[in-house]
Amino acid sequence: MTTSSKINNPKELGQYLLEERKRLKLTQKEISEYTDVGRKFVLELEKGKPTAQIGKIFELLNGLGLELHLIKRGEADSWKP
Amino acid sequence: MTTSSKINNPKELGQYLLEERKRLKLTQKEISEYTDVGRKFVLELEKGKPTAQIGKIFELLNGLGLELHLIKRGEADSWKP
DNA sequence: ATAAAAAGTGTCCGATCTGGGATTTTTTGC
DNA sequence: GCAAAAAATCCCAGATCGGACACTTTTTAT
Repeated sequence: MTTSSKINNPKELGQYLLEERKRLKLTQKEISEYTDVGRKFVLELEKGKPTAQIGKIFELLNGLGLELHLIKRGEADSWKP
Repeated sequence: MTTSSKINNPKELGQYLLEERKRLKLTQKEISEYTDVGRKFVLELEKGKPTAQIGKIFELLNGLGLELHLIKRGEADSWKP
């Protein structure tokens, strides 16, 4: 199964990442050890930190098995390969 | 026609944003005036700056009419301890 | 072809903030 | 009750971002 979620702001990003981590039954510590980020970063990102750096976010997305897609407004169904 | 772009890292993000800005025939200055970011930020982001902050990136995406989607494929827990 | 305008790039300054590590406190779960 | 997880604090070297200015390249117009 493949799911897509539209993320509008840092707050929603954090909430989604938290939910996804829970689904995978991982702790912040496990995530931060597998990916190259600190536990504090995971903590703050999940809380919606707007100043988190994009490079670190990509590392975390990879660790969680998530892909980032950009879709032009009005073409929200276009991510399908 | 629908358009989807998978973005894997800051470099690809910058390249895509540059291309989209060109499609819209906007200048860096115009973008930075409509959104709440500086011209230098636009410049550096388009060059692939990995330390750009996510909150500002969301502002830019809105300005360009782009949506950010997170897509999950499978159950990416193969590495789970 | 030439000149002018626009776009892009780079650098300086400064207030503010990052993110990792370590430690401590609070919450959660069994 | 107890241990693990999560959250909250410090410290601090280093980086961000915006604004301003100077310079170069590209585009546009005559």
